[in-house]
Amino acid sequence: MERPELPLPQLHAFAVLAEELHFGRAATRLGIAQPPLSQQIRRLEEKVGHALFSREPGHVALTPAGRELLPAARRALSDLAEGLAAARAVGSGRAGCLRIGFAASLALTVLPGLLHTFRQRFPEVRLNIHEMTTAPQIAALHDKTIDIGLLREPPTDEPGLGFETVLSEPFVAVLPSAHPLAATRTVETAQLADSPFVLLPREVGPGLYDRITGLCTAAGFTPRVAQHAVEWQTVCALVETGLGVSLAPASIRRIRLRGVAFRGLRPATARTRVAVAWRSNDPNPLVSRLLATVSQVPQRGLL
Amino acid sequence: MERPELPLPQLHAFAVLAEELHFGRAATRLGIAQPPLSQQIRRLEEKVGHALFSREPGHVALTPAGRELLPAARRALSDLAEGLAAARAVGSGRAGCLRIGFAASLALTVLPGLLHTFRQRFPEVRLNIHEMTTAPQIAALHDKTIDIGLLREPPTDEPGLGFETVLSEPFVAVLPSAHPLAATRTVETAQLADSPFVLLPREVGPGLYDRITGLCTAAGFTPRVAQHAVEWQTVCALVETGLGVSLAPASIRRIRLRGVAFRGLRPATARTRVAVAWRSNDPNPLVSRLLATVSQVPQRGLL
DNA sequence: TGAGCTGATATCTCTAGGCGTATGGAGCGC
DNA sequence: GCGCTCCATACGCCTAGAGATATCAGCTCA
Repeated sequence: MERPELPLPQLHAFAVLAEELHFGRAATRLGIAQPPLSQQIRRLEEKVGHALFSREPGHVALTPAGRELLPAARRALSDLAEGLAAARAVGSGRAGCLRIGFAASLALTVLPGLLHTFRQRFPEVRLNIHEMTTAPQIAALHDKTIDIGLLREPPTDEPGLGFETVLSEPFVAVLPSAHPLAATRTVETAQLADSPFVLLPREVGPGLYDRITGLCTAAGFTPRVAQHAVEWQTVCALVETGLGVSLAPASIRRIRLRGVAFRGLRPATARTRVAVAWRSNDPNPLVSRLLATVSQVPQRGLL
Repeated sequence: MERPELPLPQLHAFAVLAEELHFGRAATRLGIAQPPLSQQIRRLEEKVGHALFSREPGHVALTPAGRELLPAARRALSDLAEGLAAARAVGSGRAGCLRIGFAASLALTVLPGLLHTFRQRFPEVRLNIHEMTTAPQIAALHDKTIDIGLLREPPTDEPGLGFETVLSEPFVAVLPSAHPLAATRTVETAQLADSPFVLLPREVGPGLYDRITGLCTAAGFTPRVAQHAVEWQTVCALVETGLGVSLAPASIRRIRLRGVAFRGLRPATARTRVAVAWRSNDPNPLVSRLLATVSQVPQRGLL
């Protein structure tokens, strides 16, 4: 890339004069007197090395060289004007792109309302959403693959990231319809001590995993994990086949399967937190706007 | 069109830094010291109103706003560089476009050699050729529809235009094969006194028309015009049908029709001139180059 | 022939900005 | 802790160029 030879103000004057083909009128449009315009054009012609306009008395016209330069000048000017406007829009947070990671179980609860409200407020902002579990979200935030995370059971101390609780929801027991406890309205955690468990593997969300096993420990038993599955959808399907039972955030009641029953869990104080996460030093104004939107939109949990 | 807000040198620095993502290296590539580069970027950022680069220690990266501005800046810079190069090429006469009018009868004689030679010398020049008779060429030169004319019997005094004889060629008699004179090797003009004539209308080429009727007058008769036709091709076709005879520049021997005979004309001093014509004040360097080419390429007439 | 329009020239002012050197300050590795 | 890298800041110099006013020159038209 060589250094630019032609100053933009001169090219602007050139473009306007090329439209008016009249020094006086062009100068007026540019908001300057006529002699300075003559100078601008002359300077530009000197730099190009050839006349750009032919000045016959009473008639200004583009030379072939001028005709060649004009489209380039126009494009450059409009490109820059548009680019500047776009950069300002993005810089001010009016437009741009925000990459959001979210836990699958939120696709039916907090996410839709959030997206809807944010899109209404900032229609020019493009939202790229990516389903991912907690641990990958943390990693993606660190290497800037996403800008916002919506995750369960945020780690208590993750340097460089900020968290804020969006929603706290109770746990439910996930049972096969045929399970004896499915007949009751609520389930005591301890009553699950003898059933095999279907859980998400610890790696995809250590916080939630530890939270669930913690509930069991608190109830006096260690859960026996019969099977792991990476999605709640799959967990429910496995429960339906009678492979075991599970404990899950109440949100997954939205997953409707005929052979699966969701029952309230006691103690009712057992709750799981959903949090929004971001890089604490992220200068992107869209991030703070999304955080503001999150805290303004009331999040209603299930149960 | 608003006045440009961003100076090009700063945009250039911006583009280079966006490639290097390193102030020191970018400054080196720009051939300046590092502090000035920091200034350029800062000034640009002030004008845009937002940071374009994020400077974390040991790591320079584009902000979203910078990413938005970059493609526009690149396009503007390359557009201008290309536009400038093109304008210079055209201005210096290395490239461009030349519109040439030519008499149909020259399509098979002077035109091909001229085009060939010129194209070899200036391969970047586009030649637009338009078949037209003498009078329209004069008009087209005046209103700049063409830049060069190749015509027969140039007017002796046409203000604003320059002419130079390219070729002087004899006349031939155009006869139906069945015509008694077709049996002889050459024809005396006076021998055609009793034959009806097929000629081009005077309007399309008054010079040539007057030249032909002048030959007849000199031979002691006024030609009786049985039919006009606007193209030599048609004239020959009409002669072939026996409608009459004609006098034409020797070039049209190239038109081969079975029923038509071309015979040399006496007096042999009767010749017609082909000239190149141009606007005498045309600043287009291509015009003078074409004129130079014309005078350097030896033009060989027929007979 | 004189008025009016159009563009070029001359001259002056002023400032934005491009570049340099010198220096400061934050991280990072030894 | 020391030095190194990397970027920012401060200050000074100097030129390009954008703007103004005043004036001139060529053409047209009444």
